[in-house]
Amino acid sequence: MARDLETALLRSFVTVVREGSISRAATALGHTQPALSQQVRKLESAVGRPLLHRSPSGVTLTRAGEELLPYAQRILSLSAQALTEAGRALTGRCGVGLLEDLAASQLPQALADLARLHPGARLEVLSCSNAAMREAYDEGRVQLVLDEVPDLPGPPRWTVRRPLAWAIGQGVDVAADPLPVVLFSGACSWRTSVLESLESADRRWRVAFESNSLVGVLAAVRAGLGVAALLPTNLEPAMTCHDTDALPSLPDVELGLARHPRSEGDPLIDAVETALRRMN
Amino acid sequence: MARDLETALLRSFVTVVREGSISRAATALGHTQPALSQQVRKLESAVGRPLLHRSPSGVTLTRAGEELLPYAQRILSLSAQALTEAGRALTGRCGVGLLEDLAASQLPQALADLARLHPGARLEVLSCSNAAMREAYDEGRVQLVLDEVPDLPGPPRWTVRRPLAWAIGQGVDVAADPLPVVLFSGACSWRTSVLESLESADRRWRVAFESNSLVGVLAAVRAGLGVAALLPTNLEPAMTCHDTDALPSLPDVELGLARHPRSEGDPLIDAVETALRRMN
DNA sequence: CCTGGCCATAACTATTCATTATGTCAGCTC
DNA sequence: GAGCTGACATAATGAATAGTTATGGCCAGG
Repeated sequence: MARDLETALLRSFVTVVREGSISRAATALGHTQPALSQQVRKLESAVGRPLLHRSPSGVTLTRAGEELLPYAQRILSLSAQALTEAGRALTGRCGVGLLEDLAASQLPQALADLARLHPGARLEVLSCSNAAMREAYDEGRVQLVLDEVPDLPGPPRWTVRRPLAWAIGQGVDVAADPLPVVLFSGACSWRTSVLESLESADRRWRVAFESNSLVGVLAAVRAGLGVAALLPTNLEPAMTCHDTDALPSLPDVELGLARHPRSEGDPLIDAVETALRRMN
Repeated sequence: MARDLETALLRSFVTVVREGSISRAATALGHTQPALSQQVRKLESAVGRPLLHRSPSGVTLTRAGEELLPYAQRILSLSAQALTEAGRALTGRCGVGLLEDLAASQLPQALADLARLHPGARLEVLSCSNAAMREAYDEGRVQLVLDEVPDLPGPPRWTVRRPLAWAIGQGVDVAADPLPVVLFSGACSWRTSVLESLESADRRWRVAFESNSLVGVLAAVRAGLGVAALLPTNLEPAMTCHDTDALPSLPDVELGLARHPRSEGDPLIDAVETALRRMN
C-alpha cells in the first residue's frame, strides 16, 4: 500500500467522476480508455477498496469513492494553488458573486483554502438574485461573478459547460403523467430550458413546489414532492438519478465569469479568478 | 509545466527540508542520493523556481522553498488522511495536549484539516504547564498528550526524536564569552540538557532573558538578546543557524504520546492519534 | 595537502505507463 | 432473438520514466 496518493491518479479519479464515465474522462484528459481504467484500478489498490461501480452504461461512485472525492478535490486545489500563487502573500479584498447552486459545492472550500493561506486577503462570497448581483457588481462590492452566461452582469471572460441531472425524491413515480416538478421560483434561467426539454419529450408536468433557495428545492425533493433539475454536485446520494430513467435528457448549462474592469491587474483578484477557473 | 504537483516529489521535498540534506533524506526514504537530487530538480522545474540553496554542507530553503513548504505539508497530510480515515464521518470530542513548541508548528493545521472534514467531531487543543496538563489528562479533558517523554502524564505509546537548533538573533555575537542565552523559565526539560551541552563544550553562558512562552522566547531572540535552542520548525528565517557556527551541537529531544486508557478504541481519538503520529 | 562529506552529472538498467488490439457484457433496434 | 452499439476489462508491446552505480567538483577541517 502506497504511502501517498499520487495526484495524477486523483486527477483521473475526479475527472472520471465528473464525466460519469471512464471513456469520456479519457478523452477529456487526452488519453485512451485503457490508460484511465488502469489508473483507476491503481488508485483503488492504493486505497484498498473499490471506488467505482462499473456498469455497461458508465460508472457511479461506491461508498468509498464518495468518501475519497472531497479529499481528492482539495488536494488538487491545494496543489494548483501552490503552483500559481505560491505564498506571494496576497493582500486586499475580493468580492465573489456565485450562482446559488455553486455556493453549495466544493467551490467555497477552495476559496477558504486560499483565504487561509493568505491571511492578509479578505474574501467575501455573495449569493443572491440576479438584480442584487448586478447592483453589487456595478457598485464594486463584487469583482467576480460566476453565473449562467445570460445572467452575467458583464461580458464573460471565459465559460464552462456543466451537465444537469434529475434529482428524484424518495417515493416519487418518475412515470407519473403530470410529472411533479420542483422549481426555483426566481428568474432561474435554466428553468425554461428544463421545461422545454420536458415538452419536447411530450411529457406533461405540474409545478409541485417552488422555492427561491437551493436548500428549499433540496428539501422538497428529499420530501418526495417531485423531481428537480440540478447540478450533479448538489445531488444527495439518495437522489441519484438512475440513468435509464423515463425522464428526458437535460440540456447543459453554460456558466461564465464576469470580472469588473476596474479590478484588472489586481493580483489577489487574479488569484481568485484562476482558483474559480480551476474548479472546471 | 506539470498541471499538478506529484505527492512523491512533495514527500521528497519535505523530507529533504526536515533532514537538512539531500543525502540524509535519501537514506531516510530508502533511496539513493542521486535519485533524490533528481526528484528535487524535477519539483523545481515544475514550480519554475529553485527551492533549495545547495552548499557543500547541506541545503537550506530559498524563498520559493519556504513558500512551497506549507502547501506540501498540507497536501501530504490530506493524502494520508484520505488513506486512513477516508470520510468515516467521525463524531465525538477529543482533547489534545501539546508541548508549546509543537502548538506553533504545522501540527494544529493538520488537526484543523481533520476537524473540517469531520464536522461532527470537536477537537480541542490545549497547551499549558506540565502540572496543568497532567490535571487535564487525569480529569479526562484531554485524551492525547504529545510532549517530551519525561514530562508525559502517562506511559508513551510511541516516541519520536527531533533535533534542536540554535536560534540566533540579529547582531548577536555567537563567540561572546559569556554566551547570552534565552531560556524557557518553566520546567522545560530540555533546558538542562542544553546547558549541559554548553558546559561540556567549555562555553560559559549567562541567562540574557527568560520567558514562559514560546512567543516571548522568539521575541527575545528576534530582538538580539541572545541565542536559544528551539525546534527547527519554530525558527524564523532570519534566525537560521549557520551550521558551522561556534556553538556546540545540541542533543535531540525525545517526544512521545500518552493516551488516556479510557479512550481506548474510540475511532475519533484513533484518527487524531495517527494524525499526530504522521507529523513525524 | 590530504580527507571526508555533500551535491551534480552521466551512463545504464529496470520499471512503469500508455497504446493498440481484443474480449465480455448489457441494453436496444429491428 | 439476432445483431448492433457503447462501455469496461484484459493482454501484449513499445516508449518514456525513474532509479542505480560510478564519477567528478567543491568546500571545510585536520
